[in-house]
Amino acid sequence: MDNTSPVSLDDELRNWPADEAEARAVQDRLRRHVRLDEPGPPPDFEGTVVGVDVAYDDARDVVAAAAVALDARTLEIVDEATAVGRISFPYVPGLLAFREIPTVVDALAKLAQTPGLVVCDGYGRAHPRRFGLASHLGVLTGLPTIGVAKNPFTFRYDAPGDGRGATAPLLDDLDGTTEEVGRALRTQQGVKPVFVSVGHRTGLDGACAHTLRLAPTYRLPETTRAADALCRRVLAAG
DNA sequence: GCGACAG
DNA sequence: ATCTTGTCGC
Repeated sequence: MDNTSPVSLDDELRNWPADEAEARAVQDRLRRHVRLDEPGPPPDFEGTVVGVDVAYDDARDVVAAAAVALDARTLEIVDEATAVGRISFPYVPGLLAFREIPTVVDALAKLAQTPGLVVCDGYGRAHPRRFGLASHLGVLTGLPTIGVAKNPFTFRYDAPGDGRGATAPLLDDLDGTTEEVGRALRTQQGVKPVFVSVGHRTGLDGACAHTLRLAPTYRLPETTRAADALCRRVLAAG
């Protein structure tokens, strides 16, 4: 069997796991399709960087997703799309993707232009099974993805330097080996770092460079800030 | 067994 | 994620 055969987005969405054991099996099956040998788009490429995020209303069982496209060079918003759906999975640490991806995919599909890079709110390779939300979304869509998280999850790190741009490796032990699964990146001086990891078809250096460029003023990338604001607005309205 | 745990 | 006011500071 060809372990790099293309993954069918429709098939994966149709066969969404019903419980935790199935979900972990999906991660173990799809993990091999992640491409770690591409650097990803250069820092000032011509195209769009798209931020995706979701907001929940557990009482109504509703999830709202937003995809906001920024010009990679100017960081101006050039396109926005949203989607609303039913919550397809409970929140389980390590299985976040199963809760967010179906609605995020719907929102992404409504964008006028194919994203050059997708920035996810969460992790990619920094994951207990090396297949976080950003990796999963990348494999399903084929798009270059990175993950930028607000919390270190279960990973170890030493505080990066105090200045903007300072980094420190995010470490995890698996099978008796310590691996740099991502980086703590200080996007603003004196402010808690964000936690960057590669998703699909990107490299860690580029992922950090993009994240820093996308966060000229605030701790979080403008992509994440814009997507977060939009999906909250949608949830509040509908 | 207990605690920790992306969003 | 979400529940939530005022408040300290640039």
